Amino acid sequence: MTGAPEEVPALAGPTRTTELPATARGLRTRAALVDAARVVFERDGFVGSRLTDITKEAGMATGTFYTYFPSKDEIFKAVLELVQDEMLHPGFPHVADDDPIAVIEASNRAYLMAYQRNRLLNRLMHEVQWINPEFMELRQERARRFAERNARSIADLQKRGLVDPFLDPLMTARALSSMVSRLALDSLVFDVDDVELVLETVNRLWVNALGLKRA
Amino acid sequence: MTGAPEEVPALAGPTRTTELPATARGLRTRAALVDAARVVFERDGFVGSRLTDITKEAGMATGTFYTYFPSKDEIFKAVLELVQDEMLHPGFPHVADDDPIAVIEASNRAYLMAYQRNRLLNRLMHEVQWINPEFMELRQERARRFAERNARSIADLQKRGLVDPFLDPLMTARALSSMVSRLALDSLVFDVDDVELVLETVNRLWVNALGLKRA
Amino acid sequence: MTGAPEEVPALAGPTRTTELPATARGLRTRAALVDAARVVFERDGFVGSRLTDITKEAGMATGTFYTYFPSKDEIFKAVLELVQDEMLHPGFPHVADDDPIAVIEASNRAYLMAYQRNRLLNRLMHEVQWINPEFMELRQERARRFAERNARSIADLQKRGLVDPFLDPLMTARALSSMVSRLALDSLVFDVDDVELVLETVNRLWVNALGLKRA
Amino acid sequence: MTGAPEEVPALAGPTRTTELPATARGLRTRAALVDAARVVFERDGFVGSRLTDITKEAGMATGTFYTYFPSKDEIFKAVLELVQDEMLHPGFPHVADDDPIAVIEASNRAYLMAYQRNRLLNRLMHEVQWINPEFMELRQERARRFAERNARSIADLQKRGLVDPFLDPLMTARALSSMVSRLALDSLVFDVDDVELVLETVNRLWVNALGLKRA
DNA sequence: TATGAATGAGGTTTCATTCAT
DNA sequence: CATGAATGAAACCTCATTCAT
Repeated sequence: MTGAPEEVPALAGPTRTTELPATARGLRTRAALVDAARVVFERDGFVGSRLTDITKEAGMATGTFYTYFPSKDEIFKAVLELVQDEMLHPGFPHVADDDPIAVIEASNRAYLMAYQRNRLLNRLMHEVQWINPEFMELRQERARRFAERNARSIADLQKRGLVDPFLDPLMTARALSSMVSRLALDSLVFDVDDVELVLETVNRLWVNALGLKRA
Repeated sequence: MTGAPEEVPALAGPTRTTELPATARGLRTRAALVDAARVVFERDGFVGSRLTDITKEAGMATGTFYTYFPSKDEIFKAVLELVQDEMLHPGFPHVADDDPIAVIEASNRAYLMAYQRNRLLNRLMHEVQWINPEFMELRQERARRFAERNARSIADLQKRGLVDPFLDPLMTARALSSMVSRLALDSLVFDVDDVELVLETVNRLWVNALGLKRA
Repeated sequence: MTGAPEEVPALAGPTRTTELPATARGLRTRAALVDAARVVFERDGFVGSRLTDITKEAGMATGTFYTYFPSKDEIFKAVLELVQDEMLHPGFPHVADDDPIAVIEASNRAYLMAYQRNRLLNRLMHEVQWINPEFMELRQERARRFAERNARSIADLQKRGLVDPFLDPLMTARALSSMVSRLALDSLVFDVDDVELVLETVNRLWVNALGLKRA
Repeated sequence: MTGAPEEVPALAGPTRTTELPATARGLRTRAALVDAARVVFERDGFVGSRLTDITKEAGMATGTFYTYFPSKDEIFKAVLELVQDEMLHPGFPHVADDDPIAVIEASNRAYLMAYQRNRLLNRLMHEVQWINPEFMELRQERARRFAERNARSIADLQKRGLVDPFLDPLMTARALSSMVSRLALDSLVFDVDDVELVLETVNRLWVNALGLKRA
């Protein structure tokens, strides 16, 4: 059972947004554009960014942008692809371990650390979902899959008598994920709170809320 | 102790952003504009709305807008003022009652019902905070005050031995509020889930998480 | 039976391209734009004209254009509406008169005179049909209706034994109209030939070609 | 005396617009570009075609274009050179034969057949003359020479008493050529009419119009 | 020669805001 | 106060042409 990184839409897979350029030079230019876009988006927000800001940041002509991306939306997707590895959890087990409490603690830690490292990007993703229904859908879809996985873990723990049997597994999974992701935004992006305090509190709330007993 | 309506920024207070018109006719025109703005904002989003859409919806000329509001931002604030009563909790005690569980249940119910009634507006407020730092600050300020009040209730209950003493009151208050408000957005605005299930789950999670014992 | 003015698309009718403005001032501005557009189109061609040229010619700001027309195509239609009266034939009988030769002469004269008066516009209409399939269709539709009317006149004269019975009426009508309109373009717009010579030749060719006998 | 192919500008002659490449490979590349350009121009029109469409169609890189042509206009001229043989009459006598009617019929047939074979190209040439004064001049120059040649034939026939002496030879030649070329465009390119009917009608109209008597 | 990425002038379009009536 | 036309800065986007490899 893991944290709640529903902010990182699952883009990659076969859905390549634009054909990648053939030459090494093109690859470099495209990468420079994506890097520049990330800087500009994180600095000015998605709406506040103009295409010319991006090309200027990348040190190239306006028209070059359109060699690689048809729109601001598309380069944003490329930025997401670029950073989603950073946001993914390092690889915690998806099902409950022998020590569910330890799993929760580890995965919340991983999530919050990644969140903090990519604070500007997370902020950006919260913004961007309102711009474009497609982005909204991306985020929700990812959150949905996430919640389902966690719901299975919860149901499993309930069967083993380790978790409060009166909780609806799916709704519980959604609620707890919501808690972590929203709190991360507030306390790590807008405010600058002590991560350890956030982590401690969240962990304890999860354990309490689920009624988790040591196995 | 109440739910988590940090989406309703505490706006006006005594500070009115725009002078109200002197005449009854002016008052009516202004009100019509605000009503129209709400319709248009909820329909097209803040960014997607043009001032001409608003005046058209209100059935008046473009220029009239500027008689009452200096900008789109300002009329948005007026829309918020208009609806914040609806979103406020009907009047629950701010301090713990004799039966804290009942208070939680009542206030969460009030919050979620109000949220559902004003789903479009809540959605709008989530959007708008990214547009303008002022809106962001408004929302945060309100959330902060809300959390502080709830934190006091939690601390009080801890002193009385009714709540897990290892929880940081303020961070806990923020986390639980985050949970409710985020879940409300997901399950009542984007998805259309059963409110009662949401409510039950949230209530049980709060009670468990706080380790609340019947008084 | 009349000449061959298929270059003036029959626009008007109920097909109003844009809503006319409500106020007198708006009406004046719109008219000024259409006048300016005609000047610019005739001077620079349709493709060679920029919207800013039109507003500059009209002495107004760029944005004003879009208050009245959504595109260059639409203002072109308005120009056509403006001038189509000038291009219409004064009102010749649609069926053969007692003296078909006189009818031909009169209607060819009217056509060529109108063509000469509006030479730049006719030139423009030849250009514009290649730009936009809609304009092409407009011209062809008008030519078609024109040919059908003339075909009926020819058939009628054939029945009365006044015209070569071996001619296909419709194809003949199209051929003769083509002759006049194309020659008008070449000799009155590109070259500057003597209208009277053109007229005499065309008249004699028509009469000969049809094998017209004095009634 | 021949039909009316004024749409095929008499381009090259000895004057080649661009130097031909030295190597056989270069010659092949150039030819591939011209072929591709014809395809693209006929499909998308001159204005609607982009140079990258042409190089893509030819399967080569953008930059290669400029090795062979300095501009879109120039490759268009090369396309014209490519096809003008097809459009030229197969070799009918330019002066009146013993049987002028047979000559007319043969040359009109040749013209219309060629027109039909190259319908898209003819359409294109009508479009292109409005783009560039040079193209316009090209077409007119060719039409002029054509008309002069035909005018000489007509004058000759008049001297021999075989043609209506009241017709101005040059204007008559222009008018009849106009008729055929315009009708060809309308009935063979835009509409799809029966060539034989077009041919019959045109032949009969020419013979009638000229007042041609069997020699 | 051939390549294809890079350029940037030139056009279109939008819309918050002003202003004359 | 109300009107609605007029404004023009600001963004977007295209594509012929150049240029480094």
